[in-house]
Amino acid sequence: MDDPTPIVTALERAGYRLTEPRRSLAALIADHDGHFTAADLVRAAQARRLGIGRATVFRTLEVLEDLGAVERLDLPSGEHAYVGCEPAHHHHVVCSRCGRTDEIDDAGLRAIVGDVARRTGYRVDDHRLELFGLCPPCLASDGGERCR
Amino acid sequence: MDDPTPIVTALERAGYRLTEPRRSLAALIADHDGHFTAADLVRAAQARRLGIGRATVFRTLEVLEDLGAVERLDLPSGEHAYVGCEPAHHHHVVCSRCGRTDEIDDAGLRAIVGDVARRTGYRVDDHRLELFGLCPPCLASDGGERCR
DNA sequence: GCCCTAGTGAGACTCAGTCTCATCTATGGT
DNA sequence: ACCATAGATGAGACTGAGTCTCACTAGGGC
Repeated sequence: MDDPTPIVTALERAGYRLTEPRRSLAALIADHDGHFTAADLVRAAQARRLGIGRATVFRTLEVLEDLGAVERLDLPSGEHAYVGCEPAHHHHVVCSRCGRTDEIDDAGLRAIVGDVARRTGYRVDDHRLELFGLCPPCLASDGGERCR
Repeated sequence: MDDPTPIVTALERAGYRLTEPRRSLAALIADHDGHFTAADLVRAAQARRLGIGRATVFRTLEVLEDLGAVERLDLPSGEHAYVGCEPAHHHHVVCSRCGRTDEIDDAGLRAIVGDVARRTGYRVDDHRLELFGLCPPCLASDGGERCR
């Protein structure tokens, strides 16, 4: 937990100050394997007595999202969650049981976007694709039953 | 505004009561061509002195979403918006200037989903695709400049 | 028309996210 | 090493979305 996380590196490279709260949050995020909400981070920070304010958590998440070091997911429940990730453009598969997420590449989506643009006349500037389901471990422990 | 909207029909078919507030909301929704938020509906209802409570707006939207008569979008801004739409499974292109939305079909997405499932081992149960850009009219009035 | 129950409005409540402002601190210049 | 300063922070007030409760109302089957 002392080696610089990719998040710290990204902040540094973009010219942001490497403050104590940011380092701590980077470490907390690195600890999460699945997605997490802003409230999760606030709680985790409180639990470890890091003395980080709510405002700082939100501000830091905003910065990290701009840098592409973190991506916001809109869960089907309506909640906003985040995942730490690579800055390259991509999408996520989200396990609706354990919250684990995996990155997937554009996988032919570019072609679909182009096709839609041609048929509707829109100029498509941005898109979002999110897949929800069960990850392999949850599938296994589940005996393959339908979840929920 | 007196002919039964598809929304009223959907409510009726599903065995919900056709109350005055629901009829009014159906009419308000039918009046919207683009997306709208719950707050928009509340404001519109107040403006027309319909006497519909906030709770009723949220409850009705929830019912309509269950019926598939309305779909929730997660705008890039983080806002939750709704669009009236056909119950069949589909996705939307959203104009980020005027809010107009058009429906698009699965357009090869099914193949992508299958592919991702095969490569990641997830069982994918659900997915969401949203495209954002400029609709043809906004594009035209814009001279093709980059928006935002 | 009556009755039962689904539906409703008012308003309290919760919780996410934003904003302000006084204070602190990371960093670049010396 | 020290300083100046702009960027960052924490506390807590504030806003606005969405939920919940509860007493009351009205839709629709009889």
